[in-house]
Amino acid sequence: MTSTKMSSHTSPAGSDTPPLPTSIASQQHDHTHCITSAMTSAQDICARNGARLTKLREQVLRLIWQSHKPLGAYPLMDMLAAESTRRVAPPTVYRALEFLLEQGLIHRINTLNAYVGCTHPNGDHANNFLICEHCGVAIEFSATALQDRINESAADFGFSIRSQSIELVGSCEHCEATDHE
Amino acid sequence: MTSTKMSSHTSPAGSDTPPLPTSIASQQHDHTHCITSAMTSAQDICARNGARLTKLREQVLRLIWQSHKPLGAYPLMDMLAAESTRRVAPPTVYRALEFLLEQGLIHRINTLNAYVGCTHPNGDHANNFLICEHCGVAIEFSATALQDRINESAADFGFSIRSQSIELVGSCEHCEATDHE
DNA sequence: AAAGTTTATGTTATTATATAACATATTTAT
DNA sequence: ATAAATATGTTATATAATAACATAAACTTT
Ligand SMILES: [Zn+2]
Ligand SMILES: [Zn+2]
Ligand SMILES: [Zn+2]
Ligand SMILES: [Zn+2]
Repeated sequence: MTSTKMSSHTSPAGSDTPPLPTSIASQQHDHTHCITSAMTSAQDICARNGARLTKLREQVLRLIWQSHKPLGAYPLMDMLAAESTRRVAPPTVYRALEFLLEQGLIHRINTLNAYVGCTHPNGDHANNFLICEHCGVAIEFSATALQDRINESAADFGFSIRSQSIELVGSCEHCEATDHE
Repeated sequence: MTSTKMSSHTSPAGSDTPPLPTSIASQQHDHTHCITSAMTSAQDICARNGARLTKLREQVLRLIWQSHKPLGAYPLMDMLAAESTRRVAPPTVYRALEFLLEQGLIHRINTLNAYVGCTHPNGDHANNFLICEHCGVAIEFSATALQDRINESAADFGFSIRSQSIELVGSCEHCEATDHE
């Protein structure tokens, strides 16, 4: 386990997502820490769940965690093929992805058909994302006030939610500041 | 056909989506009205935008409006092929879909790779959906309080939203009441 | 009305994403 | 060691979407 302290980045006001520094969007953070932290969490969670984090699954998770940009299954396949000598076929990667999704270690970004590491795999899985069109980064966030309104809307219709996907597409702080036109 | 009157379904408390009765999920409504209303709106909107609602595009819109269940591009293709004698290829349907999306007459449901008619094509396009896993119906809704929290969350991260996709998957009121196990 | 221009549709091929079905290997339990 | 369960390999196929180019229809200009 790496040091447990999650650094002192202040969370944006109103957000419930304290461990994730805003600056991941601007790449100004210790990403090595993101990776080691994610891998350690993964081991813990799988152990707790009696699930087997095999070599392949760990490798896939690590590759996904190479960045905060959601990674497609086929690019991921190529990366796997590049790392090992043997050929890698779609079912291999999709089964690993399925496992990681089940364990709550990754999320699928529906607007991109791509997969990204979960930044708070221990807590709740609100599955809310800010997706930057310019740099490709997906920032996971959760906010109680937002979730309350979501639940309220569903309740208004007598609808009972099993899973939710909130994807806000636009420009992150860094890319908005930078000239991207 | 059933009576034309839209009935006096009260909107759920807190919702901003008054014209759409909750009961569309339970099929207890005058769907013919949904269709004619959607087609008329489409003509108005296209006229206003100087866009051409061609025969093909109108046909596609009508087919999508056959129900409140999001319709995939390929099933739609088959329906088109069934209606005319000639063969219909993917680009034909995708171009029509693209046009209808641009005009705000339909929405794409990302979790289903499918398309559904917009139930309030004149107003804002919050693009929020309740999607029933059992009956397949997608209910579009908007709620100011929810949108405020969305905007707030984005603002907290300095993120500027260009488009958003909120898809809540679960069970609609009707299906929840019914035994579906 | 004729010619030119734009817009829409037809057509063929290909790319991108994901799963089915079955075989082999590895791990766990008996 | 044997059996059962789980994971991975392999081949083929399903599903979703786009690229590139040809034809047709609709508007514009003369
Ligand atoms: Zn990082
Ligand atoms: Zn960015
Ligand atoms: Zn209807
Ligand atoms: Zn239902």
